[in-house]
Order: sequence, then C-alpha cells, then structure tokens
Amino acid sequence: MAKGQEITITLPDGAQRAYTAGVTGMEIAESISKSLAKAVIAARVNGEICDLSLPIEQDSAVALIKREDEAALEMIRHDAAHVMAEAVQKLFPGTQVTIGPSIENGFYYDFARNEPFSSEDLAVIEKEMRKVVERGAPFTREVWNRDEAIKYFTDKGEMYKAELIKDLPESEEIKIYRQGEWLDLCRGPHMPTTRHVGTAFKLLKVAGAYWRGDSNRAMLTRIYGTAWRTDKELQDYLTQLEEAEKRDHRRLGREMDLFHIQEEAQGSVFWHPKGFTIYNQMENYIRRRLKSAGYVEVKTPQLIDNKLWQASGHWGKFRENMFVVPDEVPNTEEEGPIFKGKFERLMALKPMNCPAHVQIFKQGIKSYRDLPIRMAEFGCCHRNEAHGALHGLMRVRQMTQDDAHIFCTPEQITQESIAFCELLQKVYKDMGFDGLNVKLALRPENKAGTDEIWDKAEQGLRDALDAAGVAYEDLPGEGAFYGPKLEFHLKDAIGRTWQCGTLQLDFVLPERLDASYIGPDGNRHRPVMLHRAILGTLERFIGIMIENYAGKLPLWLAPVQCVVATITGSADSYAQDVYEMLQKAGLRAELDIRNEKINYKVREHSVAKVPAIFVVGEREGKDRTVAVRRLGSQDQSVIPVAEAIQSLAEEAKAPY
RNA sequence: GCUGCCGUAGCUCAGUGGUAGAGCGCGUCAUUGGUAAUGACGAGGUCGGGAGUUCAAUCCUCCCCGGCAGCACCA
Repeated sequence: MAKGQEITITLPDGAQRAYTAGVTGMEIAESISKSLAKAVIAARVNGEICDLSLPIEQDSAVALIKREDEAALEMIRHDAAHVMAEAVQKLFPGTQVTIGPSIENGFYYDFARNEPFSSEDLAVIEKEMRKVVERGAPFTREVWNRDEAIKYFTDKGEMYKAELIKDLPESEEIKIYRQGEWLDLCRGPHMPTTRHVGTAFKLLKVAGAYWRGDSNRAMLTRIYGTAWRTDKELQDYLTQLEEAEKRDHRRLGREMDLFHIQEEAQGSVFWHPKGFTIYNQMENYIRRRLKSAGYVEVKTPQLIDNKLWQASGHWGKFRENMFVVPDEVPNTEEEGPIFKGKFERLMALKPMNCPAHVQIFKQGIKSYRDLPIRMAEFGCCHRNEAHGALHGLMRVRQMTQDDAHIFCTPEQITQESIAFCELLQKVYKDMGFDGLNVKLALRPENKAGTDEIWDKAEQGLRDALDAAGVAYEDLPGEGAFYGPKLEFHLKDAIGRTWQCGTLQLDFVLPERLDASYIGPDGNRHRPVMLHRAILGTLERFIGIMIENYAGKLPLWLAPVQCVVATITGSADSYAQDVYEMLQKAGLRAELDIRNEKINYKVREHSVAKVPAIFVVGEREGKDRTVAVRRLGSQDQSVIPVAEAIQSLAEEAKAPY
C-alpha cells in the first residue's frame, strides 16, 4: 500500500475513522482524546494485541486497551518479568537471562546463575524493580538481523538467548525490546513504558526449573512473582492465597482426623475412621452409578507374574514406575543378602488393572452379542512415583481407581464414549463441580497403530464430546502411545489442576494380549478397549473434594453428620435417647455428654466441621425437642426431635 | 529424580555453644454452665538420624532421611 494512503479504522463501538496508513495506536488514541491517550497501553488490531507504536498499514478493527482493562493484566505481568530481569542483571552481573512469560496471576523469569537466589535476594530484587519502574523508560521495539543478534548475545555471554534465536524459524523476525539501557529478545507486545507496570507486584518464591522443560538439560533458577493493576487487587490475591492455605486437604485431613501419611509408607494413605467413611460413601455412590449404567464389577490380583506385564507392554514402557517383587523365600540368616542368586520368577504389584481385565475377558469365547462388556474394578494399584511428585492425597503411590474397561466393537466406540461423558457429567454435578475442564490428548510422535486408525479414534472422541455438549481443548502430541485420551481436570484450593476422570481409547492392548470376539461373520475380531475412570482415583478426588468444600462436606459425605451435645448433666439420658434415634435413622451421630460448657462444645464441633449439632438441655428433654444448630449459621431452631431427625435423614440421602 | 528452603512436645511455634519453653490439645480435680474457648493442677521432648569440631552441640560443619515449593513425570 502506498505511503500516505488513507485507511479506515473501525472502533469497537462501530465508529469508522479515516487515518493515513502507518498510523499508530497511540496516534489514534490522541486523535480521540487526551485522557484516552494517557490511559491507553496497547491496541488490539484485528483481534491481536500490539504495541501502541506499531504502524497500522491497512483497514483494521482497532480497540484501544487501557491499563484498567482486564486485558492489561497479561501485559503488566509480562512487562514485570522484563523489569525483574533488568533488576537481576543489574544486581547480579553475570546472570544469564532465558525466558520470562506472564502466567495466571503473575509472571516468572528463569535465570542461569551458579549461586542460588535467597529469599533476602528477593526483597532486594523487588526494591530494584521499583526503581526500574520509577525510571519509566519507554519500551522500544527493534528488528535485528539474525546473525548479528546471535553474535551480540553470544559476545555478551547470553548463551541461552543465542540458542533461542538460533531455534527461531527463518521466517520469524528477530524482535528486540529495549527499556532504557537494558534490552531483551522478545516477541512482545509491551506497554509504552516500564512505569506502566505500576506498584502492585510482589516476588513470591524461587524454585528450580529445567531449561526448556527438559530434565536432561541445565537446571535454571526461576523467580515467581505476582502483579496486578491496583494495590487492592494485589492485596486481595495475597489474602486469597492465605485463605487457600487453610483449605489445604493435608491440613484439613489432620485437623478433621481423616487420614495421615507417614515415612514408612510414603505416598500411601492411612485412612482414619472418619476419612474412610468419606471414602466408602464415594465408592458406594460410584458403584450404584456404574451398576445402573450397565457395568459389571470384578476384582483382580494385586501381584502378577512379570510374564503378563511383558506381554501387555508395561514391562517395557512402564517398568520404572512398577514395584517388582521376587517370588522367592527371603534369606532368614542374620548375615548375607535378603535374596540370593538370580531370580527364577519376578512378580509385580499391578500399576494398572487393564491386563487383568483382559484376562477375564479372555475366559471362554465372546460373541459380538456379548459386547459391549463394561468391566469395573475399584482396583488398588501401586506406582513407584518419584519422591518429588508425591503430594498428600493428590499424588500417591498406592491408589484406588474407579476404573473400568469397556470392550466393544469399533462401531460402538462413539456411543460408548457419549454414554461415558454423560455419566461423568452427572457424577461431577452431584459432587458439586459445575465447570468441566476437558482436554483431548492427541497422537504422540511415538505411537502404535496407523494414522488412519488414529484419525478415526480422535474423531470418535470429538464426536462424543460434541454429542455430550462438552467444550474441550486440544493437547497435540499428549496422547498415550496406544490411543488418544480425554482428560477431565479439576482445580485444587490454590489453583493447581489435577487430572481426575479420563477416557482412553486403546487399539494396542487387545492385540498384544490376544483378546478377540466372534463377529456376525463367524470370524475372530479384535475388540476395542476403552480405559475409563470418572473420579480417577478415590484418593485424589477426595483430596479435591475436601479442598473444594473447605472441609465442610455435604451431609451425605460428612463423616459425622450430627452431634448431640448436652448443656447439663441432667439431660444426659434424654441425649442418649436422641443419639439412639439418630442411629436408628441411619445417621452418623456422636454423643457429647462431656462435662464441658455448651459454648465449648459448640465451638469444638463447629471447628471440626460437623454439619449439625443437636443441643439438648432440661427444656428440650421435657418437651422432646432439640435445638438444631447448623454449621455456618448462628441461628438455632427448637423443633420436635422426630421432625428434626426426619428432615436431617432426608437431607443426608446420597444424590444417587 | 532435580533445584531451593525447612525439620524443637500430638498441633502451631519461640529459644540458647553449658542437654529446653509458650499456647492449644491430653490427664486429674473443682465447676451443672443455654449456642464458637470455665478455672486450677499435672503429665509429656535423648530438639529428624549419624559422624565431625569443641572441655561441652538442639545450636557450628559434613553426610543421610523426611517435609514443603517449583521443575520433570503423571490419575
């Protein structure tokens, strides 16, 4: 387009304005109003956020972004990362910069430095950052020649930046952003000056992170920070972090006496009576759901000969996560090795249930008329997870999945997938989760089966998701080697996401373990296997539930549903009656006739998150009533005991 | 597994180169109290484990174990 030509800019309200080609976002803002020019930080040109200084050459839709807009957050965070990098290099010369993106709630920057950063360093860096912001140097964008850029960074000793540039595609411009003295390779965009970062930021923690996410490469030092538009937003976020800490399932698990984990069984859960009550309620709920959805339930061995794991492929692909046990009599002498010589026979604790389910499928001859077979097991699996991965109930080494395998014909994949998605949605709704975070993991580089099979399989899952009305996100390359998978993620208290439910198509295992059925044509065919779990594992799901409800579980799951607490000793015998009535009504009740004041009892049971307290004193005993106090409410209502129990029992019914 | 930080009573935490303290919890006694902590007294810890430095180590150094955060891996 020729210089000086006129272009039309369409603003968000539909207004159209004429400008000379090459006009910048800032110039547009200035032409509208002075105050707008002052407040604006970036331009969204045809949907893409750009620097205000970027010339616009063609007719475009332009929206000007102000610092108070939601869209500014990402830029504030990204710019804060640059500011931090400048501060770090000023304070710690010789530190190499690598990458520093904005993330949810903040930003980080990865540095290469021999010395670690201490928490005192963080305070100093933060102080220096405030100086950089105060200085308010403009961000200016430059495009460099590739070879010169590589030479520049190499000469400076910035080997990581040089590597990044080398790996950029030839077609990509090498963009450099300057902020005063300091500059960085960056794709942008940035706000007009460092001053726009503002003051509402804070450095939070320092941790290690591998260069390019590869555990074979150098470990860098990552500094995390949070940044917001206003100090109030920052303060709210910090308060929210503190609140989240109180919802941590590991903390609540101890406070509510639900479970514990100890050194001698790292990553495995000791369920206490109260925690196991929740566990059993969940398991039984799922069991009812599965039964009515046409599943059959089985139980298979814990220890299985490695011959089966070799045949299934786990021995090759999954062995480093397996606990292997020799089928030998250990040496009982004081001296000498536990086992002598080489092992005749090795067993492994099952890390998954699938090969065992195939063994059941293979008993006898199956007809196409038998399919689909939906085989469920609350299978206890062991996986030798890395120590650093273990995390309370969320990541354990002994887990119980609400696992099932659906053996079906290729034609049945879509309908089975739809049915599963619908069942999962019902369950998550019952558990109090509204939004589903669904990901579709697509074919990895290293995969079994032809592209044709994968096309079909991936499309089958897409169809199922669409039919069930589920929104999802693609994860290219993340599928299992044996088939694509759906992942259903939930968030914990501090926003970490955990995969819970899953649906995985598998074309490989039936082949490897030689499972077959007789088709209508009288010939043998391979069934398709769908690996699927709704909760994922009971451990993780219960962990998420505890955090989601902050320990205040719905009545049907609460370990203790009601405490009968007396005001005076003279009400003991009536309290005993009420307690027995509660038990008869099938409610999980406790009786508190301790010699304590009612204030004390109410506080203690409230802190323990008991959903209902029946307070009884002399009056209630005389009138056959109870004073009902519900968790989270200061109110109390005195009602006839039979009525109170009946309504509580009604409310305590499981959702299914 | 990697990087960093941490490890004192059941829990939350203070503390010192001369082998320890608080609050809550627990036990006993008194108190019979009307909806988020009644009072008094008492018990309880070889300060994660091992080695070293030192006249002397819970404190300093090293190694190991464990926890936490992040990364990698994953339900």
